Amino acid sequence: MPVHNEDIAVIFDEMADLLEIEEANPFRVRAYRNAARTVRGLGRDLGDMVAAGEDLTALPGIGKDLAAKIEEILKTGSAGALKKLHKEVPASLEDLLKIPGLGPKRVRALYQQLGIKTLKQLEKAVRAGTVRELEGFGAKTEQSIQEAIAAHRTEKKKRFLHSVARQYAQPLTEYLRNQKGVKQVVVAGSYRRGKETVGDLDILVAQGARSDVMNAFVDYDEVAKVVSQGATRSTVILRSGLQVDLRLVDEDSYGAALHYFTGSKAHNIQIRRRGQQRGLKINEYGVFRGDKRVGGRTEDSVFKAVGLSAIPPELREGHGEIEAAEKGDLPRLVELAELRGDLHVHTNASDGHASAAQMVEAARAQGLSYLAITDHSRRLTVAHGLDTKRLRAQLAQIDVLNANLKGFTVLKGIEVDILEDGRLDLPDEVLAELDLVIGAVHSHLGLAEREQTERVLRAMDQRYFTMLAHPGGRLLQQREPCALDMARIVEQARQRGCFLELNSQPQRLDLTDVYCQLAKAEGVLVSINSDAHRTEDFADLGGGISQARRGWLESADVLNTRPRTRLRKLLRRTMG
DNA sequence: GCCGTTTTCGGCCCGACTGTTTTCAGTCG
Repeated sequence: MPVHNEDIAVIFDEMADLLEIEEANPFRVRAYRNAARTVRGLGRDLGDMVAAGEDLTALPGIGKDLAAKIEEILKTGSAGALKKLHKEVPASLEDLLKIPGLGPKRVRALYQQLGIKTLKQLEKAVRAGTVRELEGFGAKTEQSIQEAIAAHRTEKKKRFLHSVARQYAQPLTEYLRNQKGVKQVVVAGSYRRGKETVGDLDILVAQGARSDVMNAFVDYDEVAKVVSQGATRSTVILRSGLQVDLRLVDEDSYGAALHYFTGSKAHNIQIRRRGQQRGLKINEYGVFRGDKRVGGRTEDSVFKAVGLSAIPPELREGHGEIEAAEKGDLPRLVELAELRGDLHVHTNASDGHASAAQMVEAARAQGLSYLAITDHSRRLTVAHGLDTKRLRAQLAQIDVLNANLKGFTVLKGIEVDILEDGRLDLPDEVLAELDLVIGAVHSHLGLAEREQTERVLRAMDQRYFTMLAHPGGRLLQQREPCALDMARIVEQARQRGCFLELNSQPQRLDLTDVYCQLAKAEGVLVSINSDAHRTEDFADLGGGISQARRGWLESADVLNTRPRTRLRKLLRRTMG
């Protein structure tokens, strides 16, 4: 069985948990967590890197010891050090750590003094009232543990699609903005970094003088529960289950607080360490040399204090953005306004809800100057997919449409099913009449990695194949991505000169950031498409842009930032 | 366990809130 980066990260995280319960050196624990993060965020497969004889200690946070452990895990699937830890600390204690309010110290106390190893045993002890007898525990702690177990049982802490979180964030920020004394309100955290899902909302409020905004916040009528409330920081749970943290700062600290609250944690740690090396202390109130404030009113001033140009929020994952900023190598990230067209659009000929003319009108309203009509092919009967005859009828309609359009072009395309054996669902003679052919996997999603990869590679090898739609096939929170060797797919795209889609549907956002970077490194152009089925779906392109930015893409890395003539040339090259 | 503009030892990001305390530990972000 191949060992994936994620498998290695999981082992390192597990070791960190167990070491923490053992009260190991906290910095050693941190080293394992850092390593897990590094491994997880790596664009390339560690197995490939080792096979290529690369030096893993060049990776941040990976030294001689961890490099050896990675090689051991790649070879054997596990780590001897983890097995050794399991002999000392029961693995089931990790489950206890997942209960909010229970950290390593308390879990250790529960285990050592009450012999509690499992959630079930903990629940029993809590009911019996024995937990409150322990030093450092009390009746209130006991009760909150009981509630936390119940919550843990019924629902896993759920993450929200960015697009869903926005529906809660917008009215709440509007409400806060209307409070007296409030100067600025912004949603920071992973939301601001444009992640595809968010676990909570981190809202930053800057006040002029003293304001009563904290009370207003906990009184907001969608608040189901106040988790904590202080003078500068409060946490609530909304009725939807979404957790919201509010941080209140003075205007002087706004930039520092915004930077701190935007994260990511890994990025913040690196920035603070950098500050430290320069004799600076950086916290959410500002940048300080001794007692003297030397920055923090704006976010840029924080970066400036540590000798860096401003880093866009989408890049702040601790994946090399600081090194890039240091060398002046930060990408100029692609922006929504740079998109000239959309190359994946459905109409009511298949499973869309509007006519081609209506979709064109909506695209124009978004400021686009071309779109490709790409309905489904016949194999997808549930979507009323087109056969050769119906496709040709549509092509004639598009000719009529184009004849009546000025300054806008409708391209002829299809989202053709990639059949199980890698053939395309329509014959070459009709595909040859199109401007572009988007291939997509809609069936047999569960094939093993080797088969799935070969299938897609065969499809990409077909004479008329322009672009691979939603390559991973994932549906966020519903369906895992297909098992696919993306490195080979990207390589094939490079050789064939074809393109990869970044599908902007909020539940797809596929390519992921990591594969955007891979495509960019290989010189494969990415097309940011809406996959619109309704006129309002063009608004989803904003989410695609966020994802592309998180993948370090610049305008030049994106196919549909090209003007029409240039685009046509690129498409023709692929269509042989 | 990692790392180096105090470089092979001695550091390692920083602060808020809660509960159980009466000055702080634990947890969280």
